[in-house]
Amino acid sequence: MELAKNFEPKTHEPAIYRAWIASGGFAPRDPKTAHASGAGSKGTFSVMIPPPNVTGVLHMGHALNNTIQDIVVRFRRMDGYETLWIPGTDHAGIATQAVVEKKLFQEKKLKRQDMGREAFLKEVWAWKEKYGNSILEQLRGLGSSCDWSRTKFTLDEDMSTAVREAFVRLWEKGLIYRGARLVNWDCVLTTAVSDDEIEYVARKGKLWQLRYPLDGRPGEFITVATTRPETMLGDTGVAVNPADERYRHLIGSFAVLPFLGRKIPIVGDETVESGFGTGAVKITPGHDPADYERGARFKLPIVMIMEKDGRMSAEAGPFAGLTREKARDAVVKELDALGLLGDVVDHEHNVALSDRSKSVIEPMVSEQWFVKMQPLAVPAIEAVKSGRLRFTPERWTKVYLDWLTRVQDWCISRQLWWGHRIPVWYDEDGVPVASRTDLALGSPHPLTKKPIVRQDEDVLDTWASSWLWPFATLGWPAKSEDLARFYPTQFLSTAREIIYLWVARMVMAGYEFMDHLPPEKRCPFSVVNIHATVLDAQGRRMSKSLGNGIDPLELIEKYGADAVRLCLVLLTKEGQDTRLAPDRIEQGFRFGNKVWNAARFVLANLDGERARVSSATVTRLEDRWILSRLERTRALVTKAFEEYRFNDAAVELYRFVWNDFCDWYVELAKPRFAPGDPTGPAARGTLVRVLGDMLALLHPVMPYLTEALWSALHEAQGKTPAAMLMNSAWPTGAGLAVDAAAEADMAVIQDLVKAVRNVRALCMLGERQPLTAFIAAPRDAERRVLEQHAATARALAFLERFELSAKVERPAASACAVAGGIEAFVVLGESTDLGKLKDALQKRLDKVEKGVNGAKAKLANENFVARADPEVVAEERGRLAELELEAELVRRNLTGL
RNA sequence: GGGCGAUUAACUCAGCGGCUAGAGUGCCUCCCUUACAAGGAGGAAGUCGGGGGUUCGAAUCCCUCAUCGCCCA
Repeated sequence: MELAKNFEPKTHEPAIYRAWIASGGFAPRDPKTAHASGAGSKGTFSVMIPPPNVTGVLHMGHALNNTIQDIVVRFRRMDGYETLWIPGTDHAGIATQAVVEKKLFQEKKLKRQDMGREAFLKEVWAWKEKYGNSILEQLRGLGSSCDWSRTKFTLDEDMSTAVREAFVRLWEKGLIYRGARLVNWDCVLTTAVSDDEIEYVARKGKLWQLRYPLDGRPGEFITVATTRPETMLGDTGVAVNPADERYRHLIGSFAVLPFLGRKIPIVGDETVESGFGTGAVKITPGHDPADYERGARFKLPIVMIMEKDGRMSAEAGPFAGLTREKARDAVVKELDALGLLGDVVDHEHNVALSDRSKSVIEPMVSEQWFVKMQPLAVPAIEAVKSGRLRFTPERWTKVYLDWLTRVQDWCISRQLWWGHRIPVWYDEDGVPVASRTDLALGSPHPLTKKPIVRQDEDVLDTWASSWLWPFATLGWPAKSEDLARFYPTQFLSTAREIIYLWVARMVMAGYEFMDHLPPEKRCPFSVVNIHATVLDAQGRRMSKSLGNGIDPLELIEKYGADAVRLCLVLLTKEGQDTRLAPDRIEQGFRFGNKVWNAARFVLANLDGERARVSSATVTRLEDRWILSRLERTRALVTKAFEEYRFNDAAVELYRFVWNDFCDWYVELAKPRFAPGDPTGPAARGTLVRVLGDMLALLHPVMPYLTEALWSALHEAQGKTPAAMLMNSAWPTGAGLAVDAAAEADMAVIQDLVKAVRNVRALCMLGERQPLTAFIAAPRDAERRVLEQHAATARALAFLERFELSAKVERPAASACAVAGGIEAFVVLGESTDLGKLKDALQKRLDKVEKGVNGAKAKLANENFVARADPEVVAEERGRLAELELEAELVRRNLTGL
């Protein structure tokens, strides 16, 4: 088959992806056959995808994260592990419900309450079926080698069984409780949200001073400062620092709340900052987290002045019914009218916003279900301390531990419909009970035996299902074969902002629920990779609201998946944020083209031969050299992949392919294809060997391109590959060895060739104009190399005549190039302009002399000679000698010109 | 308020105790040589954010300041 001139991703990718699926390579083999064939001999290697939100579309973070996972999985698969990568999505309670609610309202002017729970859920499922799989399709386009037959959704029946099992177990252990607590209330979505679903935004506001009359002291006031004057309606106390001289005498007395006439105590509390505002603060236990704590300490009553939708309640007296915003204006205005408003100053402070609705979070006391986290956190902390769980980059460990050591109880109930309904039922007295199976209305309560009258209305937080992901996807609570084979997993790659939301909770869940395993096998993964954040060109996070996201799908469409994958890996050093420079994407694309064409060259010159290379046939320097470079690269890349250093692996591969193989080896191979050249077969054999291994090494990063070339390579040799590249073995380096002598000799030639090319360019000689050169190589070793490989050097430097000796008198009308200890005199025409050459030599001289001086100074330093590693000193001496020789040669030639 | 990270060529990034500090892009000169012009050859370009310190030796380790960014409260 003739290969097209360029790789066309669009024409290859879909077919290759289908072939991969058909090959069965995405799924682990049946354990019986796998065992029989000896495959998977290194054991299993499993990875769980961080389930994207069903409402999501692929963004750069997904693209990078899934590229990383696919590299790991493909590498391990080729390396002999039985791999499993489970894909799936989560139901994203609030996000999904909000999307569908919005759509229903826009299209039909319907609210979910109008439809009822069942009808609404039907709508959500319909929406999910229609749009919810698009992100999985997009992951396929990226080349992800997930086992699609095991795709999971957090609301699937088996996943729901797992969620219930977990809930009931925690319930039975007494780790779940219902309590009135201050929660973050989203007044738009009318649900509690967890701490993690909040973002803080700095906003310019005001600091209002309010004057409260003192009880029994007409004409006296205590002035408090607040950023939220409307909450004064819920005040049940005033606090001052007991050390504060200004107020100490007031502690124990009462203030009278304007409008409502409530007598509220003035208490002394060390946590009050005397320097803030007036030094006196109001206490609103019903609507502020700090005040909630404070109120509890002083046993102050809680007054709820707001309804669930953010309007003022009856407790707000004359302001009842107003929205929060209007109530603020009204309160301020009325206080002013009463002469109770003090100074008002500008004040910037952080406001809590709901991630989903972007509305201001209202701290509110309400009844919610909680999980006690403390006992669950203990083993999760231990997992890291014992080294069973490792973060890469390592610094994220601290973030994980900080959260776990200060962990708060987890509010798991959400006032939503879309999600796992809380499996708690109540009897007529309101006594709750959790159950694995649904309890029918009217059936007897398992404990009280009174009839069940209702199920809890709320659903669980989405994370209460995704924290079970590593084992629920494998069939838990059933004791499945998959669970036994693939749990625990080996690798998790995710974003930093999810470390506590998800990673920490999965670890807790692993220790809590995988209790059929010994403790050292319960941690759900051994390595957590926290990937980089891809920023926009200005260094901002890409976000929907900013509209500054670069769409990976467009990039894949334009450049192909391989190019995007390579680019992302080249761009992101492990965990280090990067700005995505759009022009940089092309680098991946160009590299793919380079590989494609290098392969095309090899195939075109195979001549139908079943070329094979063995150490016996390799005698030529360039063959030994490239095979040595290949072995070095193979070892480095393998190690880098094993250690999850993707960027290092990609850079090394890029360098090898382009700078060693294409720039030098391919050029050296060309003349050997002349008819009758006896070295032709060895060249072909070497090319085939290097190309084959190169494709394999590149495959985890650029799966499509390498797969296409793999089959073309076999076809050109008239062979059928034993397997697709995806399912082939990782190169072992069999028959290869690092050949230091070949690399050193080749370096002599490369330096000489570069020196001659430099002269050509500086003297404006054409690139292909045949030249005569006299080479002086006074040192035996170098001269011998050049003698033996004169043809090689001549070919690369395009020299017609090549005279080599130990000493050469500079011919008239010649230019000179210096390469280390070698001089090359290039014969010129009479009229050649030597100006640039002179400048270049001068510059070179300056640089070399600087090096000489530096080395001399170092060696003159007694401390250096005495204290530095003897090897370093010896190296420095050798370096000085080299530099001095070069300086001498350059100086001589500069004066001679 | 607490923590983390960044600051190296015009741009995007490597290098993290010892080679003359690198790559890609961009820029300049030359070349359509049958793998690739999506290419080749050559070149210019950096007091490694500032200031201290440790060391025989610092872009690299420590302290400090500045600027930018992220996370948490």
